[in-house]
Amino acid sequence: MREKELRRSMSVFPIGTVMKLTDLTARQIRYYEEQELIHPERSDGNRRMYSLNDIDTLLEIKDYLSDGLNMAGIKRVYEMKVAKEKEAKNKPPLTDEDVRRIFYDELLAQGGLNQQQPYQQKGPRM
DNA sequence: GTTCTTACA
DNA sequence: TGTAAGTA
Repeated sequence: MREKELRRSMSVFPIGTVMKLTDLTARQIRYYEEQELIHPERSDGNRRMYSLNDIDTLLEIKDYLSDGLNMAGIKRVYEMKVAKEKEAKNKPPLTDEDVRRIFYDELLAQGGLNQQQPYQQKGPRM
């Protein structure tokens, strides 16, 4: 069933489509590429072509943003996800999603990566 | 008409 | 981030 992964990685959407699907501006989408969070391919006339995976990542980024994480924090989330994926190949059977969630919560709890608005603890810790 | 790069607010 | 300018 690797066929699906292959298709998800095919870059076929122009930035206009991605904008509608993610509600992000072209500015933001290009900026996130600059931050190496997504890697759209270039096609005819130097136009960026995005894959389903890119759109997925973009939607995740939007979630993180709405929870108060800044670029630095988001980049760290992805860095740690990558680092943990390697480590997880030999250890606990945590899913990709679990790992991301764990570190995401850790980051917010630490509240050490918000240069602008500090993270607010959502509920009381009884 | 859409997207790209560059650059300034 | 938004937006304007000049292109491809």
